[in-house]
Amino acid sequence: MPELCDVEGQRRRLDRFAVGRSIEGIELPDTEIVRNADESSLRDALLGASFTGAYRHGKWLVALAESHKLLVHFGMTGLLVSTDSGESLHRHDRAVFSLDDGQLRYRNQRRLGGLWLTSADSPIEQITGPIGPDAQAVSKQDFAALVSGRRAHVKAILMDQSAIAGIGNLLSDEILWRAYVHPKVRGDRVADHQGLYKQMRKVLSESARRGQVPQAQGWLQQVRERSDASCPRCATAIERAKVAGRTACLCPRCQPAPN
DNA sequence: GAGGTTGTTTAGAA
DNA sequence: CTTCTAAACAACCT
Repeated sequence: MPELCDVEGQRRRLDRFAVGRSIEGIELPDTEIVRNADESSLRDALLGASFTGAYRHGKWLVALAESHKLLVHFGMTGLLVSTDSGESLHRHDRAVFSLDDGQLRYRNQRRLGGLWLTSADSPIEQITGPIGPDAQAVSKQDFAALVSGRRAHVKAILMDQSAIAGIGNLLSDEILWRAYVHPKVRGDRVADHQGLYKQMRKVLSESARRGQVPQAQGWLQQVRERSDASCPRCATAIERAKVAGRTACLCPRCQPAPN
């Protein structure tokens, strides 16, 4: 669930099903899922209040509720689900907010991520730690300066949440593949940051619109899972490489390795 | 059983 | 200071 595009889909769900509704009940089938408060202080803070808005910063979703806000991180397997009030609990439902109409549930199989309660006026960095500007809000100039000013692998830079927020393993692979840049190219050796920036914008806006990395024609994601994957553009066999601690997926012909 | 997974954090090394 | 690595977290899957 968890890159910029997925979180954007979750934001829209929260906006559609919870914003404008009052919180009438809170149940925590997994009390540990709220990382910085217990069940009773969560109730004290939120019961009777209404969700007034929601925004996304990188992979973080921020739900505003009058004097407080709830920071939501999805880890690898989190999502929000809207249900009718009577619906039975799913095995991985970790938090249930009963609204004046229906319920909003935070579901998360692996329990990476979680919920954080904070006051409306405190900066989210207090919870998130150092976080760069949202990837969809980075200017071309800032992007060029950021990439060219570092010697780390370009994929590592794209995934560095303290530099640019929102891009993870799949999106970075997709962006680099489209820009014809090998993930192990050093930031300061990226020849065409304009092109890289342009592909980043394109991948982010298209995937955010879909609420996920599209499993569609012309996307690397379409072939990613297959062990016999071949490049959707040139049919060369897809390679896998360890970069920044993750498995990168790339086309050795479109994305020639640096020296 | 082994090794893999769209996430972050920490410690330690180079 | 920057960068990289491994491990931990947790619950699955192949």
